[in-house]
Amino acid sequence: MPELPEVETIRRGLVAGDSFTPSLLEQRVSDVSILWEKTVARPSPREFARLLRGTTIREVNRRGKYLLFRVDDLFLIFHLRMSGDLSMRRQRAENAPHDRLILFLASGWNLVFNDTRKFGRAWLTPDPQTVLGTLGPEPLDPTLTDKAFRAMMLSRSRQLKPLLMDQSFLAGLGNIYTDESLFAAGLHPLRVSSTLTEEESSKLLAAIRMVLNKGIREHGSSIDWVYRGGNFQNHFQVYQRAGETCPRCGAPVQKSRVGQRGTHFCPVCQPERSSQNV
DNA sequence: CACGAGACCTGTTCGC
DNA sequence: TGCGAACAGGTCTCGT
Repeated sequence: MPELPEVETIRRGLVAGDSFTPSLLEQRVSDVSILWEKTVARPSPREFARLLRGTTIREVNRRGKYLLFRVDDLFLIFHLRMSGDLSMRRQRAENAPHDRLILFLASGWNLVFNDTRKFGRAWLTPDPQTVLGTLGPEPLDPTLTDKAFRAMMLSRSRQLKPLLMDQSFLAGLGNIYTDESLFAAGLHPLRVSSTLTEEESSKLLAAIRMVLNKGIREHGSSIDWVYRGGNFQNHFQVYQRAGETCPRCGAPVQKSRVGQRGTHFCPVCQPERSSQNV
């Protein structure tokens, strides 16, 4: 579920709350319940709970696919991985299936981390750089210029699909938004980064931003049994559309395997060898 | 440095 | 119908 637009959607929801749910901001943590110990990456589960108790949540931020809560002098950081979700829930007697970590708030609400596949992780640290230090730039950061992005592409010789999914290269793209970005840019997933022309590189950055912004506007994607209320799945051009017609040229969308990930593209609009078209 | 395979997990869908 | 295989929004580690 969670790539940059989904994480950003969760962040905004926690900050704003709604008519039934309060904002997470300025909520005090009265207790902590850890239901799956491996969810807590650092420090030890016991220490994690002890340090968190009594703190107040001051800020809710995002970096790449990470959610970052400033809790007084510490940072509580989550990575949702494949199936994680964070939401506010009214205090109740029974846990839900797959609840892994619960922060009991003094207001009577809970911040619940629910994660079917148990891949998600939480950290508590005074220095967020110890967790986020290796991340590449934020794709939507306006200080990431065409020129800088071009230099990044030239500095590596890697296939575009795995390169864009590499969080140390660029932070926030996952399988869905990478496939959609490459389609929007008209670039084959196996094109090698260092072979891109200046024009192709600029087009790719613009495509990434367009796709991410659209994803955020649609509140992310909701697919499979994990429904979050997002709507971007209704705007997929190639992702999960193998065999269906390309919305641009009508050719059948292809699916292949690149770096062990399902990869969707239009063989006509995203030719393997670039022929000069517009 | 680049890349592929395996591990970590549970749940759903696909193929015989 | 049943049952195992394949697959799923991610990342880490190891080997070549």
